[in-house]
Amino acid sequence: MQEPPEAVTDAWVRLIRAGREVAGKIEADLKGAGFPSLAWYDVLLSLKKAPDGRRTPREIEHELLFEQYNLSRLLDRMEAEGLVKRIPFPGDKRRQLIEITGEGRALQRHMWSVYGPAISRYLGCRFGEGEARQLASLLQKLMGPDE
Amino acid sequence: MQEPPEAVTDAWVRLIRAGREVAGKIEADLKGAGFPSLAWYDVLLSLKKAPDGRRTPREIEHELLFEQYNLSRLLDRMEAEGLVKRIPFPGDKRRQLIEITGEGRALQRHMWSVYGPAISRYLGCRFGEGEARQLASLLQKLMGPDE
DNA sequence: GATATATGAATGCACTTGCATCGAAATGTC
DNA sequence: GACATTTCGATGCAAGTGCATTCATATATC
Repeated sequence: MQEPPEAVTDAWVRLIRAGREVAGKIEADLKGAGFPSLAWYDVLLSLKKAPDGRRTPREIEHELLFEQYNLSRLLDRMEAEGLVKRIPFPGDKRRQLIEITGEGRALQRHMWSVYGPAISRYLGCRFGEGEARQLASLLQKLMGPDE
Repeated sequence: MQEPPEAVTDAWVRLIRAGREVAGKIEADLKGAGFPSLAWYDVLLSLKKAPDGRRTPREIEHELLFEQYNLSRLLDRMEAEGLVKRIPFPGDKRRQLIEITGEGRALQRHMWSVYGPAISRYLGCRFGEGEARQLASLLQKLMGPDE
């Protein structure tokens, strides 16, 4: 493995910077509206999309690329707010299921009313659907296991 | 501001996920080689590129999108390791200049010997220069002030 | 030129994250 | 079926981050 071409390094630097910049703006909008961070939203949405609103912590970790211990503690906080519930996993006492509550679903909806428009403002306004699809498909190539 | 088109939301989600995934792999390579995180590298490179290897904290903050207090403390740590030096800013006693040391330059070079190949492995292998340029130019549209 | 305002950097405190490890339960091996 | 190994989730502790505020100096206003 050798020197990457300049164009590749450049794309990488911009990927990180653009992500940080846009995420910063969106997080600021959410916080400004009195909402928790994107991480909370991501967990709520992940659960909401699941059958019965339930998922195992592992599934959430892998989908959202969280560390096990971070998710464990994030779920502590969310459970304390009544947004999710930990329930036993049938047939395996080590595991558990996380279930979204009514409050959790409501918070997800309310957050989307700020988050959706923020996406429009910071991304939607800046390129058309064709460009969006193109970007998504280029980014897709970066994901998944190596080789 | 209304509902963003699905293609836009999709691009946004992938932007964050791909960035996190690739950054995670690269950080793991650096750590595995006994090096500090990308944030340290970014500061070192930023200084190295500057005339005389000097930059004000503000300049670094804006370039790298760091919070003022985070950079202040990161510089504490880097200074403690002998990688940078804080020197007085001529004509303004509030301000300061951060100067990279010989050790700092050496560390940047050594880190690049791991970082560069990691970029090749996780990005370079996955698309050609044309695609890289295309990605960079799409991402460019997301950066900078709104409107 | 005295007073108010603004700017650059640091810091106390609470919260979050990373790391290593733990304990409990499941699985694999003999 | 006893014992080692693996998997799941939690946690103590150290390190990093966010927030609000601080201190010091510079600039603007009158």
